[in-house]
Amino acid sequence: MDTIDLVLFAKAIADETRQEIMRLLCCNWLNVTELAERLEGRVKQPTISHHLRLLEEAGLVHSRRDGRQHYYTLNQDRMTVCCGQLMLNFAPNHQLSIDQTD
Amino acid sequence: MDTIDLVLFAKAIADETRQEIMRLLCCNWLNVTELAERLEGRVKQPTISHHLRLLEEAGLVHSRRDGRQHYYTLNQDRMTVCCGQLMLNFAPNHQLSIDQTD
DNA sequence: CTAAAACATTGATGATTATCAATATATCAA
DNA sequence: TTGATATATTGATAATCATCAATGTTTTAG
Repeated sequence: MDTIDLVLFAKAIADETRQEIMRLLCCNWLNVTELAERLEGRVKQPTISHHLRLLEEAGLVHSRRDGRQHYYTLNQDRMTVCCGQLMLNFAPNHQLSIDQTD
Repeated sequence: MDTIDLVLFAKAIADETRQEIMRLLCCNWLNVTELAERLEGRVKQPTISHHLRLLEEAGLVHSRRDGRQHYYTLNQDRMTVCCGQLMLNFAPNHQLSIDQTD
């Protein structure tokens, strides 16, 4: 049971652009160029790389290299664990359970 | 179904001091002076008021006035709803359920 | 009404952070 | 090897934010 830094987690998701990136990476593997396309030029490549690094440091993305492109996807397990920990800390009067049916 | 601003939520909890305040207010009603005592002078009163305001704007605390003291407590329902929304957005492959047994 | 207590608000300051242009690095194609 | 492509890193800048001293506001006690 490695203990989770909930401040690090919260800071990682506390940005509009990062949440947009997280939505794009949810259930999808995308590389940086593809992310830039979906963000329609509103966010430049270095900024995207920067956000990906923060997300990675918080353990919120998996990454994989294929040739010269780096693919990223959201780490849903990590999200689940962090949300669960948030609940344990700040909503202990609620019983939270995660049904793993697949 | 009022839609939830998950960036606002994340920003509200993305600070060490605020999470400490949230822990103190979890299952407890405390006023500002009592909070200052438990924080052992590491955080001054105006700073505490500032954090309480941010938490209030995110709907994360209930407040009540008793004479000249203002009491606050963590809004666990709001925490639960926000965590649930986080899961729906960013961990849709997990089934999350909240058992209300009381 | 006055003084004190509890809290909020204001204004200033330093720290953190988001963003991008420029540049570096790594990989592939020819 | 050379040029091109994909991404990371660096350095600078502007914006956001945490903090506190000073002050304002509200309420209670006398």
